[in-house]
Amino acid sequence: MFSKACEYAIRATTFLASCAESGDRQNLKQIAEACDAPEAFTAKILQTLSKDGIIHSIKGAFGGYEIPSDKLSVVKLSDVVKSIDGDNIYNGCGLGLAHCNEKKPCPLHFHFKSIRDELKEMLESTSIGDLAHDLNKGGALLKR
Amino acid sequence: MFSKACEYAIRATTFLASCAESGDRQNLKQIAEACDAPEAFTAKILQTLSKDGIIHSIKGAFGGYEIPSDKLSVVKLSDVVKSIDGDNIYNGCGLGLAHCNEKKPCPLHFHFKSIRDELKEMLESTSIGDLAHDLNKGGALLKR
DNA sequence: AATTAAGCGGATAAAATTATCCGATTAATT
DNA sequence: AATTAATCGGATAATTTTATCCGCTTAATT
Repeated sequence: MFSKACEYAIRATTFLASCAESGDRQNLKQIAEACDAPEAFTAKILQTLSKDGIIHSIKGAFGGYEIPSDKLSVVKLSDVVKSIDGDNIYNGCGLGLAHCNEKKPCPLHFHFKSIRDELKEMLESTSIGDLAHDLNKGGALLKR
Repeated sequence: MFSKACEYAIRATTFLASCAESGDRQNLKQIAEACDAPEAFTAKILQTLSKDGIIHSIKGAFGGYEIPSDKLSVVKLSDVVKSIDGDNIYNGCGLGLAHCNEKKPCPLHFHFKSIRDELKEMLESTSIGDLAHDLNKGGALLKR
């Protein structure tokens, strides 16, 4: 479904979002640990997310990463996915055809349509704050 | 969504299924051409599909690949996908967590549930005959 | 000002996926 | 029996994805 990088990105963003209310900044090591993700690779992903304005990075001693709490309901899952994997998952053709559309559909097109639409709708309506809430409230996990 | 190999596999299987009624056998070159897929790579994929009993291969001169027409409604899209990509797309966790389940869900779990279920249902209920039908009837394409 | 704890960016490495090549085998035709 | 048109299977190559390393910069503390 998503690339490994994107899975890590969603985990990291969710973790940071869950820390946003209490306002504690997390550094790379803490994030990688919390997300069960390789540290160096996570660093690269966080850089991308930071460039795309999804998370905020603070350099220097006692730096790290944060998400301003006013962004929790603004930033959607689709923004995270798009930043790392692009929008192909929910906009592209299931068979990888470049010119597949309603007029000239691939054989899978209409079978896939409602799934793709539901996926897109879910990604675009679920905020990172929603995920953080799931993590804090329910028994939701980011590891193993 | 699917790997490139799996996309090619679905295209090839759909093409062969569309030839099943008229009963004409297709060789590697014809299949690769019809599916806009690299020939040598397609060969490997066809071997896998053949081993898994999804298509039938005939060696020697005037050999090629076929799908017995009585299999058209029996073989499902899920069989093709499982043969090449495994069942992770519709059975695995969206965040790649090994132990994610209803009791210990990842933050995405319940947001994803209906999508995964619908995807699974679609793959398991759509036969390769259905796809072949779409290809023959509608303006459905396998290329570009 | 020096030290220290961070992220940044570029280079590199490892692993997986995608792709090609080619000799061996198979089977139909001549 | 020889030729030819195919798949099969193993080796290898190219590309992409995943992952690591390290020197540089940034900024807080001492």
